[in-house]
Amino acid sequence: MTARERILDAAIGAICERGLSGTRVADIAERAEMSAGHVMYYFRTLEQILIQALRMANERFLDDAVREARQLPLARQQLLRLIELGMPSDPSEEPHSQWLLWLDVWSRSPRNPAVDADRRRLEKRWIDTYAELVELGQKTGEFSADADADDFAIRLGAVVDGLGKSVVLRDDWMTRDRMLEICTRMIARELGNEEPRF
Amino acid sequence: MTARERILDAAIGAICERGLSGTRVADIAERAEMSAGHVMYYFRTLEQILIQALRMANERFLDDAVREARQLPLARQQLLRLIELGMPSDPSEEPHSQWLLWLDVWSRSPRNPAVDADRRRLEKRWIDTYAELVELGQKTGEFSADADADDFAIRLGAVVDGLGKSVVLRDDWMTRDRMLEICTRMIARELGNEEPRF
Amino acid sequence: MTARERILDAAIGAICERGLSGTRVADIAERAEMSAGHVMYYFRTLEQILIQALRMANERFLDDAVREARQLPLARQQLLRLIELGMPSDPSEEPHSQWLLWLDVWSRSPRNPAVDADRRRLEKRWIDTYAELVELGQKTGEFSADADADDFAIRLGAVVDGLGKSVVLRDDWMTRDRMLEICTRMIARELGNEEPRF
Amino acid sequence: MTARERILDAAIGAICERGLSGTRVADIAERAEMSAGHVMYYFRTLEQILIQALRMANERFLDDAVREARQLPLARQQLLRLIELGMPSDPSEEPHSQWLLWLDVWSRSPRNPAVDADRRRLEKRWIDTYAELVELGQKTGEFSADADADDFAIRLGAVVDGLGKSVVLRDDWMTRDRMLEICTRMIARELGNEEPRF
DNA sequence: TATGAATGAGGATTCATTCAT
DNA sequence: CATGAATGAATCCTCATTCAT
Repeated sequence: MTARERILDAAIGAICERGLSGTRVADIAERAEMSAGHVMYYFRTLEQILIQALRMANERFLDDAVREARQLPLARQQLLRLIELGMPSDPSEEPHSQWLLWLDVWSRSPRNPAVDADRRRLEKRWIDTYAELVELGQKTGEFSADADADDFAIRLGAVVDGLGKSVVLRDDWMTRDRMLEICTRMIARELGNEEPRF
Repeated sequence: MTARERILDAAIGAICERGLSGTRVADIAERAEMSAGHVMYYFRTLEQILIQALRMANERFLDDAVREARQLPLARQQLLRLIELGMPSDPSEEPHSQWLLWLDVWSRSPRNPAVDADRRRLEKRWIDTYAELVELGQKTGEFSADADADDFAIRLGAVVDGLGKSVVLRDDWMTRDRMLEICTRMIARELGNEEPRF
Repeated sequence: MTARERILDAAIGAICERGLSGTRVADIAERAEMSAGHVMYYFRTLEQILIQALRMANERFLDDAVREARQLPLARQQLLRLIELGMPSDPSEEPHSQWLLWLDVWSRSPRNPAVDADRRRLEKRWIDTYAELVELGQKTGEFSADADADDFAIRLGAVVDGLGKSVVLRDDWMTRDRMLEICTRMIARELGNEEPRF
Repeated sequence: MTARERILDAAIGAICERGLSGTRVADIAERAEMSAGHVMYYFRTLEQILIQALRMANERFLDDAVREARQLPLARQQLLRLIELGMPSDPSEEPHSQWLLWLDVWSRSPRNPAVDADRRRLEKRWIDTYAELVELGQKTGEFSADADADDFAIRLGAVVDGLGKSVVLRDDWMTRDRMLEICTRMIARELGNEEPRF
């Protein structure tokens, strides 16, 4: 692992723990086990580190999720697995869910074009991936051909965001399990419950 | 208007423009047209100003929305009006939508118990208000009696959050109109499309 | 009691509790039960309040002590009573001994000519009063005529200061009783133990 | 000399000139010829700097004095030399005597436990050193065996404090020479004037 | 007199960033 | 590469003092 990667990894850890605006160069340096001066040797500014770290973490996360989901045989399974992977990790277990990054990204987006551009590209990819899987399922006959894949994907993305926010913030009216159930029912209701053709 | 109120109003304006973590005492003072020293004469810390400003703005907003929605005759109309009022204002018009505050509140919640407590209380109020209107509609016969009002309200809240975030961030795949249409269809699908009994 | 006196009294209380450099206008105002603005109406600057308060408290204290001591019949008794009154009050009882004021006066004297002038005048008065009582005792035959009254008084003042500092700071090697005993022995040793002539 | 030491040295100089409560970070930085930011790079708070500076200066001073006094052959000489070194430097010569630090320490002790603890430890060391030298002199026969070494040491400490305060504040009734003479007479009177046995 | 709003100067502290070594 | 010293700007917060009412 290169030094740059170690720094970006460290930055993600720091952001999850301290928040985007609470993360200092010294926090990153400490986690990367190097001096703050050395951290600045690899990046021009702290902002650059944060932006690149967010991008790296979020893209890597999506890549991994897609790769894992693709291994399942059925489109419905793939879609559900992708949703499940895109949900916040169980708040009762880990110290900090990477999902918290999204909250920081959202709040920083309005005033930071670089963050906003990354966010759009990434959210677009999530939505597109949802849509692809819907279309795949429609081809295999798992899903109803009536549904508008893009429209469904956009709405699914919004639901995942809205519910995920509640889960990661530990609202007592929402849990990870309930979130998954809601998404599952949404798929069943809108895409149909048919068996695959083969 | 008292000086305290002027400060809190100024703080809201500053937060909308500069973000929660980018708002300084001097920004608030400038907008309130007083010295920074005078701002601190009324509040102990900047954090206190920000917390109280967020609380005031969000509660006042909900109060106003509820009051306005209640003036409509039918439960369905009231519910739709409440949703509409709770959506981000049209991004093409105003300088900054107050909806941006929510993004800041969400991102600060995980590390700030006071903000989190206010957020929970307020989101709970939105959800409860949705549920009350659903129950009202069920009583009047506008809405199907089959629906679980609380469950619906919770899911509606999540959808509004997920879509609202996309609207306020001006994602090109989501608009205010489309958001409203999605919510309208959700109501129609889940609560039924019946006429009121009287 | 005039408002000015109330302020000076309040200032003394504040200084004893918070120290000279820790006393703010607001502290004085609070104790005097008036607004800070009103306090400043009577005095030009905070420094003036502090200087005058120190002067008033210390002079009043000496006046009272002298008046009380003078009521005793014998010079030796008067001298001892004066010393006793000039000692710190018992640290186990009161919240704050006025003796603490001396420590503040001493530390401020090197850089504040006004405080220093007051201090000199007052310490001179203590010493002169000691000397007068010694001379009185010499006239009455209570004290040995050999002693140099002025020299004794100066040394007595230094001993009282050195011991008093230790008592008021609650050093475990010095107590109020022990201090009094040391002074008593000093008088006996240096001024003799004779009976008065009459 | 390390940067930390330079800062502490600079702090002592600043305190002697401006007083404990009048010493600001900028004063220390200026004397240490570095930026205020750099001063804070080595210490967490200004208070820490001041406390450590006072401790360092006072302990170093006592160590040096003891070391120098020990080089004299007779206990009486050692004791007198220690007293002489512990007196304020001649006010007519130097810009500021380090003795002024004691006045600040005394006045801050009642409200600052850290300063108070250091003060107690150090004053105890002075007293104990006096007592050791008295006992040494008693062993060698220079001093009368009747004297209570500890009691004498405590009283000597108080006399040195009381007189030293007057000297450093340049009272016109006390001088460095007179102070030394008074201490010398106290030793002669209470510890006897005998010749050493050998 | 009496209040409290209002100011502005000042001071501690933090921290990104630079740079000599 | 790597460190850590060094800086200076930024920012919160305090508080004496003034002044309109």
